[in-house]
Amino acid sequence: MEYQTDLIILERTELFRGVAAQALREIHAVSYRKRFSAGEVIFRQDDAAASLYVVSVGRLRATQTTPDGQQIIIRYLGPGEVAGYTTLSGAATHPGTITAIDDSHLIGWSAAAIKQIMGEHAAIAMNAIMLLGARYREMQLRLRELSTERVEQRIAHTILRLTAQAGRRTARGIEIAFPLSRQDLAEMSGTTLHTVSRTLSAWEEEGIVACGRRRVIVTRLDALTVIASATSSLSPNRP
Amino acid sequence: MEYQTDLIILERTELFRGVAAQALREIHAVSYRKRFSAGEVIFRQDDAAASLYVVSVGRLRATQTTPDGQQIIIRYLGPGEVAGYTTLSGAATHPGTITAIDDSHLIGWSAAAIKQIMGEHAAIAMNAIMLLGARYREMQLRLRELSTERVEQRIAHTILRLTAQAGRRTARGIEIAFPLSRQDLAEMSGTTLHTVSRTLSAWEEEGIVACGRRRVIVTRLDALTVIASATSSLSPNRP
DNA sequence: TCGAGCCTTTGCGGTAGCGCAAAGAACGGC
DNA sequence: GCCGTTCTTTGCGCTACCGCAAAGGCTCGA
Repeated sequence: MEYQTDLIILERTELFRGVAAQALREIHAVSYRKRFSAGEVIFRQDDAAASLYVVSVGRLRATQTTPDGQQIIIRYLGPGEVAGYTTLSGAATHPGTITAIDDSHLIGWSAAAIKQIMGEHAAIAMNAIMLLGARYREMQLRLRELSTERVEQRIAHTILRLTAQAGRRTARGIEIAFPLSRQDLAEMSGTTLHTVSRTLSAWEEEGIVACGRRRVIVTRLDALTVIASATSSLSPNRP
Repeated sequence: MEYQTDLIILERTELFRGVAAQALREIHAVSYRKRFSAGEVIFRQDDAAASLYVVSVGRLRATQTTPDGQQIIIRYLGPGEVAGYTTLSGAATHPGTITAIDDSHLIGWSAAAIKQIMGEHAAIAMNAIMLLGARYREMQLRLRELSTERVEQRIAHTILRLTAQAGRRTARGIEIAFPLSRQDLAEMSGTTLHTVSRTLSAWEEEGIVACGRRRVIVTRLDALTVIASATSSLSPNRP
């Protein structure tokens, strides 16, 4: 049962796209399975990079912490996504911490196994390049947002990205499919939980979102898009 | 002459590290050479990704521009560095603009050529993974800085990074080896040229830097390091 | 069912850093 | 050597956003 599920996940994972079924079974054969409960840590920042996982079930959060304890969220990882790219790219230690935020099942390989697999299958190395390229580009975008946009736009962009990545259609709108506190949103948008709370309250007033405790539902995606890409309305000297 | 120089550059480039001399000559054989004057554009944002360059001589700047014209600097590229990684990673268009800021000589390949080269040399694909991994990690770091640090620290970090990447020892200290305006520093640190100017003036007062028109020299690296990593002195309730 | 923890909301200053403006200063071309 | 252009400096007000504080609400476990 799990065997079947895992194979389907691997088939669809960006990293193994285009790999023949037989090869995929071999790759699966050298993997191991590991379960983590919500809250458990998969990798800790600065730990040696010794393994790589693909999420089968559940959800993970990648964070980075400053020496003085401030934290930012790098990304969330859902089924099919790769945790521990560092192990691919040869860095000695993990740049951040990865935590399970739901009970999660991961499919893992040792660094040596992954290295061998990539040596044998050029397509996988190519997929890794595409994967890292995409993440790099996403980071460029976020950096640009953080540099040039005001808080409200940044929060809007963050929520839009999350709905695209983990949105679930419901009767009331698109719901982000995992628990997401105001603090979490703040750590993704480069602001504080207070500001996020105020902003969401305002949006709820306007009927753009509906939200509860660690729960966000977007009811008017169009309105949020407008906010996200609003040419900063504060410059009065604009045509 | 140029042939020799180029081969030496290719040998040392992160992308071709560990490739046999003979193979490198073949790779060089299918490359072309292109010169750009200071100010010329190599790739324009959203253009199709059709080629990849390694810098032989000169310096490039990678920027990204928002729809409303605001710009940020993603990175500077010196000799041996790779411009146009998008062509490696299969995205259709360039995420940003690359401009020559000095007269520059580039060694280039078409997308097809690079694809073939990577297919034939697994080591190069592996190098590409490491290269993208490193850039991804650098972006994570910058994102964290931008999210958690105040302007002064961010400017300090930016300058430290630039001295590491393109610092030149001089009698007065470490000089950043290319013209760098206040505006440029602002676009790398997520602030305005005014704030950069004020900050540099203050540092000059304290003898930490010496700077002129589009020129920055760090005279007291240690002091700058302290500023960069100062635990935000504004929280009064810290042990 | 109750209580202890989280999470969230909201009010109220305070301030870091922005935006504007205007005056230098350093090039570089002619 | 002169002049236009580009870059830099500095003053001054303003405001978006933070930081603190305190008061609700949800949950979940006992």
